[in-house]
Amino acid sequence: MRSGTKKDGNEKRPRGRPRAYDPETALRQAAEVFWKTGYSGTSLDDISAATGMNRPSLRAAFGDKHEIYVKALNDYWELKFAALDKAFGSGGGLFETLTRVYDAALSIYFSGGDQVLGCFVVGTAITETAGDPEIQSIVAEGFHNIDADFEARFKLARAAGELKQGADPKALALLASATMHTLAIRARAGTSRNELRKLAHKAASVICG
Amino acid sequence: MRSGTKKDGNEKRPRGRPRAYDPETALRQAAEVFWKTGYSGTSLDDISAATGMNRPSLRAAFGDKHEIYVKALNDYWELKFAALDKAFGSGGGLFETLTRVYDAALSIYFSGGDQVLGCFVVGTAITETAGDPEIQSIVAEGFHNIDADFEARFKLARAAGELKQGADPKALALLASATMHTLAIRARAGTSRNELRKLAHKAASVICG
DNA sequence: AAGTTTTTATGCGATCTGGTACAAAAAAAG
DNA sequence: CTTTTTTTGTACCAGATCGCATAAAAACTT
Repeated sequence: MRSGTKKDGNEKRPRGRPRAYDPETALRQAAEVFWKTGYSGTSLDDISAATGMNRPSLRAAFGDKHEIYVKALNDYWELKFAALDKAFGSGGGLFETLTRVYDAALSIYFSGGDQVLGCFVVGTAITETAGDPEIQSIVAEGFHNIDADFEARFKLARAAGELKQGADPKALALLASATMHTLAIRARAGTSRNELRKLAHKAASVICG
Repeated sequence: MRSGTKKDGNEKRPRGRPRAYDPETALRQAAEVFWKTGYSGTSLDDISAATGMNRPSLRAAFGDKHEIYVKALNDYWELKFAALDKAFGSGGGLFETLTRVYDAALSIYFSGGDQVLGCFVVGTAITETAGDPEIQSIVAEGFHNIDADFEARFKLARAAGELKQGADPKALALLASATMHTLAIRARAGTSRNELRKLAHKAASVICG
């Protein structure tokens, strides 16, 4: 962790020809293409065009197509977890927290410049999970993390009296995750951001009782 | 409707060489391959191998790759709607109906022989919706239908006193659809059928209040 | 200035992919 | 039996796709 996140400036230059690109931005650009056209629908030439790197440089930097995709997928989870952690950790009541979480998710789902791309995982990785155990386990682990985040928050809410004592935090967490999944799916299927915000609002209302 | 669903036997034979395949089963076999490897991940050779038809015959029967996929997609919606209609229309209380609906969905999601493929729409079409308006509208319309089915059932339940008068049928319908979406996603991501049944049970419990 | 190291850039080869042209096959019709 | 009609099966084409081999470029080292 924390090896090249910020440019140090006073770092000793490596020996050979300097890179003509920034690995982080290049990977982000590659992820953008995958996000739009999916894993199988994206060629190395597409990635090459999006990053400005030629194929041999791509390979040297990130490995083959599958490795690039896995790196992009992990990056996406990191981005999403960071956004959710912030949304979960900003205080406020249960309903407020839920709507903040869903707004954070929608911000990502609608972050594509012109097009709406939804969730990278739901929109592209789910297709690959059948037939790709590595991607499947990365996806499953991410879902598990989010389920756990929701469950912890509902336990807290029950302890704080925001939910009735009989409430089942695990059941509510599954519904909360389900709501996020339906947002992800519907965003890519063309539902507007405003409608999805209303949808999230209604769902949160029911979940909070 | 009802033109060639069942073999009539006493039908006049067409003029030329008879087909060596049954169009319906061939399309179902093609859909199976798409279901497993997605639209872009499936080649015409894959479909050719799965159906036993060669590419020219495929084209003559169903059109190009995109047309084949759209036909498979529409077929899937028909299959799913039929299953859901049956589950919705078999009487019983609200909770019973919901669990029957989710069981029907799971039966489809786990219908792949060896592998679990989840929902054809969520598992393959969602990826294509970005960049393919035709697929996007087919998907969106299907979701809308299911939302409406759920809403109608919740309205009925509220009128019958199964829900408190203040319940919002539309909000509940969105959560019910969200539950189906999360089942579809998680099935493909590797969650077992038993766990998903329990998940659906918990979700239905919360939704029914 | 010459050598070393690392990256970039071009290009080649093998395979895959989608589509189609064309001949052979299988049936009914005359 | 010949003709007509429709489907099948083989083969081919053009372009995409991926990986790699190899040369050129750009930096540091001595």
